Amino acid sequence: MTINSNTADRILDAAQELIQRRGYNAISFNDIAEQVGIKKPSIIHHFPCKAALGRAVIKRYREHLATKLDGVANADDKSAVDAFDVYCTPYTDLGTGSDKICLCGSLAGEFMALPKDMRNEVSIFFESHIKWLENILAQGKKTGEFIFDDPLPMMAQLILDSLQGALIVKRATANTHHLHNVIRTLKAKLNP
Amino acid sequence: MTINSNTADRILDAAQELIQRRGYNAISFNDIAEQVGIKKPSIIHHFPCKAALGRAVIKRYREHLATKLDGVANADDKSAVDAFDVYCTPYTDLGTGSDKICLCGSLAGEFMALPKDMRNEVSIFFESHIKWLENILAQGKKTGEFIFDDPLPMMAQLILDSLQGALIVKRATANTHHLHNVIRTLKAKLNP
DNA sequence: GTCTATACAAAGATAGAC
DNA sequence: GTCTATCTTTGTATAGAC
Repeated sequence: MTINSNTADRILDAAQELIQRRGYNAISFNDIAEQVGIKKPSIIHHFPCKAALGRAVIKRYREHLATKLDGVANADDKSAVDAFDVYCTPYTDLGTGSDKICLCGSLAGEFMALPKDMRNEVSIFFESHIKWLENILAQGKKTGEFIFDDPLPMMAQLILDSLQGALIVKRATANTHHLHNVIRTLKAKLNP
Repeated sequence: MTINSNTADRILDAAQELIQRRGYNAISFNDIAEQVGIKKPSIIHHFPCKAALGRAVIKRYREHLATKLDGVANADDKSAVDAFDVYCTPYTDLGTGSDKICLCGSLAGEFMALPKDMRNEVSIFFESHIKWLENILAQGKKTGEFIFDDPLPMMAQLILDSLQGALIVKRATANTHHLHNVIRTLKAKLNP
């Protein structure tokens, strides 16, 4: 994780980490300010209100991840299995020795208590992941790396749901190998 | 859903529904009181504090479901497939035309922002579900209803994670058939 | 068992000095 | 760009009348 010197970015960093750990509705400007080392009205100078900060956090998270995923999906020297491994990396990282979950998994858990424009950002996140997964699964099926009978959208959905669910359930059950296990099981389904 | 006349139960009903819809940290005594049709100090007469109410909600939810699941698991006239179908019913119900998710899925999403004794109740919920699923999978494998190579704990974990994840992701993506699709895909893994 | 009234802390947000 | 001070609302919780 890069440490940003710019204040706006440090606010985004702190807000993101706090949401992943505790959730949007459980954190306050004070929590964020404390972590950044500033006072809470300073946040308002960079982001007009809490919802705008929340929206910016999701947008940055989504776009950062999209760049990485699109890179590996379009790389000629990367196989579908490589791409799938890259996709799983953030889940493994979060699920191993961290009490954080996916930012959008956290926000989706309190979806109905979110401002409307934050909900939109979260929805875009999941929809783009589904599309990316369907594309990779199609690639892998064509190259023979993946062998399965289920329709692509079903398989993509199962992967996304189980990885998101794994992060959430894992934190409440304290199994160190939870994410590794789920990913191994998913891979067995992709190539029995 | 039974409508309770007893005030304490009506408070529990309202709290449960609000947590499933919006999350624990996004709701207040006022929200609950309004839904029940009383004033907020009346809640304190039945539950000493918010955490105690939260704990009671989880305990009731967990025990109610456990009774149902243990019943079908031990019934001689029910197959493993029957039991699995019963297990899936609440997920299908929540995922179809409702903006609610599993109570404990909601709470697990904000796990780190929960009082300690509420966390305990949530953990017990998931651990007992894993055990129940492992038992049913073992039964079904013995009768030949289920055919799969993965170790029982891995399969049980995948089922729990993907169902919980499906509820959460579904609400942010508005796919009416999301839960049906995931369950169908899981069943295909249990009997290819 | 439910209410009104109230205490007290913390929330999001604004005004204005530096 | 950051601060202190303040406003307003809302949160959990208590006291005490009915």
